[in-house]
Amino acid sequence: MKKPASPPAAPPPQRNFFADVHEVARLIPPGRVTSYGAIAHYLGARHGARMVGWAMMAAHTAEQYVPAHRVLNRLGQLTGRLHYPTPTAMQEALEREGIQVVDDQVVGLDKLFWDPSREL
DNA sequence: ATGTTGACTGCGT
DNA sequence: AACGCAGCCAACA
Repeated sequence: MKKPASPPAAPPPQRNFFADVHEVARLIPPGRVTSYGAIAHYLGARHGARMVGWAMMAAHTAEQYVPAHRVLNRLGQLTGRLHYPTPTAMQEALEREGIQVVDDQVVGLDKLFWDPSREL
């Protein structure tokens, strides 16, 4: 049997891509942040950073907890804050980890930035 | 099957 | 220097 005669009739609800993005996001240490582009680069650099953002949107539906609040755009802005239950939920989550957020932007991004392809 | 959209990013004018 | 556009891949209608 080259391949199972009865393939899984029920494909995984989430593609491998989503799972990968979620997994990387989960590896972000508390108190640190990363960017969509960094995750995209770690996953192959060919994936549009948009796709990562899209996958993050599904983070809410992920089975495991995904610290999406630690994923920002390359400017350190909380671009996904509008996708949270409340507009301030993301900022509060970051501040809870000791991250300073001013005007929807992380303070000291250079210090807090966590690059998966560099530190992982 | 085709078209559109999307939590982005880099380059060009 | 600021603004705008095009590129990237995958899911949904």
